[in-house]
Amino acid sequence: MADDPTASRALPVLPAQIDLPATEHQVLRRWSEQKVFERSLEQSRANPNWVFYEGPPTANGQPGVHHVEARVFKDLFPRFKTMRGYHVDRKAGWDCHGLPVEVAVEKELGLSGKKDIEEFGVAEFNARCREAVLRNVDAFTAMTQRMGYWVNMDEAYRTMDPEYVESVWWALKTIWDKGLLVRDFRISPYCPRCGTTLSDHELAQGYETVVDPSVYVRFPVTSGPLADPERPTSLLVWTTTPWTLVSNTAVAVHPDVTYVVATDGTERVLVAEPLVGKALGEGWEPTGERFEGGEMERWTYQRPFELVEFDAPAHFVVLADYVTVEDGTGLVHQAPAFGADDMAVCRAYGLPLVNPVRGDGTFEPGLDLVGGQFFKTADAALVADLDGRGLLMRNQPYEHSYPHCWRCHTPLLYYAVPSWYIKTTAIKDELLAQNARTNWFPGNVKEGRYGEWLRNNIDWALSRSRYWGTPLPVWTCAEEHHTVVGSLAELGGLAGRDLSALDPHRPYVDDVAFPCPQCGAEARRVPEVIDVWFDSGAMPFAQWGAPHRNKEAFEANFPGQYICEAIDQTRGWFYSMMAVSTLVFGHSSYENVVCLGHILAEDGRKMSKHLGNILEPMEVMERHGADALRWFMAASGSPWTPRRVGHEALEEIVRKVLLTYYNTVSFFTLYAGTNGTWDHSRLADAPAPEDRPLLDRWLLSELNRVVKGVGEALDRFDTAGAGRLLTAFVDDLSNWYVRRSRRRFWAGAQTPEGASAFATLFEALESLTLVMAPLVPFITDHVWAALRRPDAPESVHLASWPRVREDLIDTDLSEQMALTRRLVDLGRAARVDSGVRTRQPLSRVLVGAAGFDRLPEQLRAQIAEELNVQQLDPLSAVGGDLVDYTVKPNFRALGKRFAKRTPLVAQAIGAAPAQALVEQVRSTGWAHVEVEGEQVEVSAEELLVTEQPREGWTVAAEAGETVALDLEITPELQRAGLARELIRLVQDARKSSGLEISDRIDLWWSAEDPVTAQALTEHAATIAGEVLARTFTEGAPEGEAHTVRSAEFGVAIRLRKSAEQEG
RNA sequence: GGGCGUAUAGCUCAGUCGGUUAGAGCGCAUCCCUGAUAAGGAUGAGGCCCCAGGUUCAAGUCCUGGUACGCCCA
Repeated sequence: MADDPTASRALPVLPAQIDLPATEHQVLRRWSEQKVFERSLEQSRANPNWVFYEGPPTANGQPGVHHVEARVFKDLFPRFKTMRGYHVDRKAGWDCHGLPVEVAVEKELGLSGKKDIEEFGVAEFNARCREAVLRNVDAFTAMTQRMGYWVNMDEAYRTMDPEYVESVWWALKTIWDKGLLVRDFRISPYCPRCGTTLSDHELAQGYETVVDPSVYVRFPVTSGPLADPERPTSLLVWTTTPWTLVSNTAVAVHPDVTYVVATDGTERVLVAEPLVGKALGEGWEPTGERFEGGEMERWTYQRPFELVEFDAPAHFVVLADYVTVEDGTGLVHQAPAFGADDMAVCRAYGLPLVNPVRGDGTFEPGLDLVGGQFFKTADAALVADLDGRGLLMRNQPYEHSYPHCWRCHTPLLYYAVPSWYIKTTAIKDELLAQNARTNWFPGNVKEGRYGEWLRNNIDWALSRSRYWGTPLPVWTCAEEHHTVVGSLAELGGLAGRDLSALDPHRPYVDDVAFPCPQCGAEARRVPEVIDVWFDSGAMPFAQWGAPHRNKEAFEANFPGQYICEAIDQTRGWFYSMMAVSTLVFGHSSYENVVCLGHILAEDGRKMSKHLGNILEPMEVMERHGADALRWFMAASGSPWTPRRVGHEALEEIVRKVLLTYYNTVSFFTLYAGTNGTWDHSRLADAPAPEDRPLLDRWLLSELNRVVKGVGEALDRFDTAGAGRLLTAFVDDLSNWYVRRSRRRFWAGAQTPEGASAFATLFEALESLTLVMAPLVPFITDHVWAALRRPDAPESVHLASWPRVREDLIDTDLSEQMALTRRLVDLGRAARVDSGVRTRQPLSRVLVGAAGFDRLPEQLRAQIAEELNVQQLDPLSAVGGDLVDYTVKPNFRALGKRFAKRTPLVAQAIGAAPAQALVEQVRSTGWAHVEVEGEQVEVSAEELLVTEQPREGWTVAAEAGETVALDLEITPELQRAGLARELIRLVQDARKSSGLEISDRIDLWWSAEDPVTAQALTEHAATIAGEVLARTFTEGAPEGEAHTVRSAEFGVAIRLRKSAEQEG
């Protein structure tokens, strides 16, 4: 359809029924045919950038609904910001490297462990990994498109691409140049038979219950207050790994635990006070000598074995917070080569790392006692030796669960493996400062989970002894001179040949050697690859291949304004993004970060194949529609907390939100095409908003409040708040505005009352569609295509956020309409109580409510119409003696003024005669009550007055508001009620005989019941008007006619489509 | 073991600045309305606001401790 701004355009009529998933497919086709995403980027190109970074998923498996969650938020805010006048580029990405990929390929190939992989061939293995990681990209792409996530997949970055790897190398070189990339030891679970470290996930698979010796060993104290040769005292140390005693380096105590000397009369040992009984048993008494752990720091002791050399001072007491008094003696033997805690503690004291165990698990051959023995086998000789020298106090078998290799069941070693670290502890303060500048949603993550993590920051263990990853770009010669390489060009320069086409992965990069720039000896690459989190943390520049390529694009898009992932990424991507950029550029790469809770299955458990409770996203979207799923993710419950998703929740969204909205639109288009068509040109002739009926002004007021509120909520990433506003407005619109305005729409757009209603509803639907568009882009665009003005953009996603008309927001009117609706509710409740159906008109209703006297006539008329009563009066008009009052204290108001005396004043109000209080307040605005012998004035606002008529009325009351119905039905009222019944009878007949809404009919009636006959005669004009009858005749027609009979009303009615249809 | 979060009706969830009668939807029951609706409305049953202390005139709401569950880390 051509965009001729001067053309008026008849609106298509949207059918009442809609197949949402099918409609979404139409919309998707239109987006693709009309290149709507591309155009939205194109037309905003001159606008300021709002930079979004896509956290790359590993496409190593099928996408699940949890992927939809983050992707909804990744789509919603870019759409919103685009409508708000920003340019939001959206570059997709894939995380390609890493152990999960390797593990999956190992499984596929039937390989088990690094030896197998190397025999299979690293080149082929990595080729399989590359292929495996792309295998599910299609499934991700299909899901991404189906859910309406607009992101540029064609130019997606991939962490395995050479340009990406080169950017990562550049970053590592930059960090190396700052002196923050260092080689050190890392304690890892290690299988000596397989000669490999194990990942945490492998570790978890291999725990076995074993019986080990557990020994209590004496370490005689050699300095400090207990170092008395006359009265020797020993530290009593407990361990289940006697073989580590060979390299004992220190003994750790907890600084805040009390340690006591105990004796059995012959010797003295030091243990933690709470463990005296458990560790020593019967016959031991404390001597009364007590020390805080903190006092014992640096006391020296005689180490248990003198088998290995120490090149630095060692063997003294150190302090460590991780020491517990649950087991053992509260004094913990430290062997830093065999425990991560031990290493951290010993490091802090500058202690050396001594490791006599070789990679195959045997002690170095030259050692006395244990030389050449397998580490666990050596336990026996070591324990016997301790016993022989009188150092062993106790040896008892100890059953516990110990990690074993999941492949070969060899007991694992925690083992110091050479490893590369980034000294993030050196930039900890800078990271904390960057975090202080970052906006977290929800806010508590900033100082809570994430802030805690930063405050406990440890150095980043960067290297992995694996195959499929970004190779660590460090080349080393025999002299251990390290050369860090920042690009393939640089590598080519060093190697003296063109390497620009080199695959920078293993094994190819491993084949490149060059003369060490420092000594000229051959330098070869270290074998390690790097942690995949560094890959993805480098995406702000690496996605562009910067700084080697696209430097301008990178700089124009750095730092980012917005990232969003689930909560598990606090230690993952959220950290690596902040850390990498802070290391390289000195500041973080993002300003706002949205942190989502996890999606759970309907049973409240994690979705897993194993439990069979998986919801497959494509199936869900084909059943309920992507919009329903998107709405759920954005607006159901709180996105920050874990949520359960299931079909019921989605069905409810479809019914309550999407269909209610859609049906309102359908209603509008139906009447816009009926009774003289409506088109956009009529908007110009409609009365100005301030001249429209109160109902219209109320809707426009609510609309502008919602437009404003939704914009503000989305500005603070509060999708749930936006959703609540929208749900409430859709309900108001459909179930109050349209309901109360139906007659004006029936009347048609060309009537004065219709003109205002059509314009108001159009304006509301137009703005509503715009503000709902980021959340539910499909149905809104479908609606937009039907409703849009001739000069409006083709797609709602090419349109701008609506301007808020503050001048139309009328809070008084909102309150008055709220009162109106509460009174209608009360009236309906009273109707139900009375058993008199709403179709039966009543003569009078009495209302007692604060603010009723100021309620405009138009709103009173709404109440009267809705309740089908002829007259509405204030209860006070009935006269004091017919009405009972109850007066309750309004604590909220009283509390402000009376504070501690509030309960006394409240009590006084309750005790005072209600009628007198009400009379005082009504005449003077104040009432007096007596509190502790003192006169106290209370205002009208401080009292909640409830009025009740005494008798003869049906009453409903709540929170101080009362509605009373006069149930007397006069013969006139009865006939008016009958007329309503007959109208409904005819309408049913029209519907069942298949007439169109606007068809005119001829009608004949015959009544046996004289009252019915009188009603038909008396109300003939009204009935005929309501049912569009051109003729209204007593008797029977000639020829065919549709007939209905009612025994209840004693009437037969015949009708048929009139020959003349107009007028 | 540590950090963080969550706990409100049978279910899914709201509950603002602390205000005394804690709400909505779903489901159930009984009605009503219907010339847009796959709808809508009313009424009813259904609550140890996880537990125990504390602050306060007043606590679902704030504080402390605990329990259960979840996530992350050891």
